[in-house]
Amino acid sequence: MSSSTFSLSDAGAACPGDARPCATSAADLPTEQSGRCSSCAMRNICMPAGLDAQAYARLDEVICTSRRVARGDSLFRAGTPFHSIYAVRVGSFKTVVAHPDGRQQVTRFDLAGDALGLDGIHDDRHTCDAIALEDSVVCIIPFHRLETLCSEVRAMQRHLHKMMSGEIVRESGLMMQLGNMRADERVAAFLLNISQRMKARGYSPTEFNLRMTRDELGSYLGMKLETVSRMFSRFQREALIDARGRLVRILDLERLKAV
Amino acid sequence: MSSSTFSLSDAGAACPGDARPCATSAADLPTEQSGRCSSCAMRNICMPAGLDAQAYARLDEVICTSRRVARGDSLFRAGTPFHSIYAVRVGSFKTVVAHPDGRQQVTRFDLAGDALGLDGIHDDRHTCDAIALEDSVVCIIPFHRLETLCSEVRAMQRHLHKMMSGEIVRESGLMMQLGNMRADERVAAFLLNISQRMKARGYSPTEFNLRMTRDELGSYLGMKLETVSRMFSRFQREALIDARGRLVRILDLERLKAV
DNA sequence: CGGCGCATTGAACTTATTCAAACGATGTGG
DNA sequence: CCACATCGTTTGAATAAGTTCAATGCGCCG
Repeated sequence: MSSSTFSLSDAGAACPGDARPCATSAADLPTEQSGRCSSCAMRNICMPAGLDAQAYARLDEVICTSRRVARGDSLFRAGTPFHSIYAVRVGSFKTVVAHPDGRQQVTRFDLAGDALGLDGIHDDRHTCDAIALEDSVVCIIPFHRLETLCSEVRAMQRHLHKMMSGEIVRESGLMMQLGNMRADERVAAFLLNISQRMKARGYSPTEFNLRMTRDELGSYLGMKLETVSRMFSRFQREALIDARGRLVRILDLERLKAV
Repeated sequence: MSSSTFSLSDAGAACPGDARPCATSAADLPTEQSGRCSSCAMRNICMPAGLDAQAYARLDEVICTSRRVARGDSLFRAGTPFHSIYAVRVGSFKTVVAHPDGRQQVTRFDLAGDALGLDGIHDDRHTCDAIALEDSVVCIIPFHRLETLCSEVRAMQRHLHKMMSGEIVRESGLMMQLGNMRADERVAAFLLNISQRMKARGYSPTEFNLRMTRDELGSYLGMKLETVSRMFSRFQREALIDARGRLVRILDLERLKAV
């Protein structure tokens, strides 16, 4: 259930070399110059430890643009051609897969530092929608250029593979939740997962603001929004959490782990 | 829900060059020389189209051993060090992830031509058990050597990435099933998936022998074995299938698709 | 033949869903 | 500034879906 990811740069930093080679697809516009991965606040979340200066320089050449996505807008949609993967720099996203009959399921919630779009590699088109849960900024990583970089820098190749494998592991953990756990266990596991990810990002692991609705959360956890709400209410009654709407404070981490 | 995979060779073909560099982990013993990917019956399942002769030659250097796994034995276990990925040449496997509390869930069923072990890349140890459902043979693909090959042959790099991405897509499809579908829909989707995979392998898409128990199938589909059994009985009653134990004949593909 | 593992079926029970109503926050227009 | 509409959330009661428990059946191997 770890959340390995990619790249990116400090949101404020300006891009020093405007003449750097920087092709990106029209669909990714509007774009802007991004800062450097080497100085990015999310570096420790996205990148492997021990990348040397030269590797960072190469990486900065590949990831040269970023894009703003307003709350509710999509970063990409299922069926559209795949060109790039994305790293969340600011904000958060949900990804949604749709069934032909109209049903749909949230399969991910991504925070700053997480990578999106790996599903698109398989047959050169995205298989899901990525929707911003709040006004967000992503780094754009043209995939064919990343592949070139990976064939030249072994540490980057390693990292990409670990990232994709990590996604496979993450999803099989989710399948375990959906297939085996009761509603209360799933909600508890979700809260613990968010807690851990917030902690990894330097935020409080016991107090955070969920960006998704109960409906979106229910979709992710394979239950109805009413059930999610009841579980929150129950945890509140049992003094495991203090939830006021989307603001959650974890009161008893240990008992929450004990399901 | 496609099932992309890797490599391998005809089970019968002998390895011509015994002096070829062929390091493999002790855990992978007992091994034997494998044949060539270039002449493998599963080639079209595992490999990208249009790989040239030189690429196949390189691949044959990487995949030089195979291993027999008796029914019920494990190919690898959760927690053991990761060195290689595997391609099923003969037989079939289930993979099982275990929860600390003892519960476990089947997350995959692999047929000949499918690749196993990609989960282990993430942190250099396997995260699940792979158990043979019948006496089987796998090709062993030392991962660090595959990575080297991928950095040199662009088509192989492409293929590895597509394979991993395909696994991510496959799993999100599963999540959709587990999160959104009713028991009857899941069983129907499973039968259709097997049907399609049998067809891709040149077998009858309407008549096949399931290698797993109702319990294993229930675990995979997030329901109890009794529920699986009831769904089979119901489909039988409605003349969608003709099932005698594990032998399944699909009578009405269209109505089965209609859930 | 007897025993074992797996599968099927029924009936009672548990869990989550559905439907419905009401509440609270937020934002808009009068 | 208040009234009102909207959107998301909470809660209750009835219903449906799947589970649990238990009994029986079937096929295979020793």
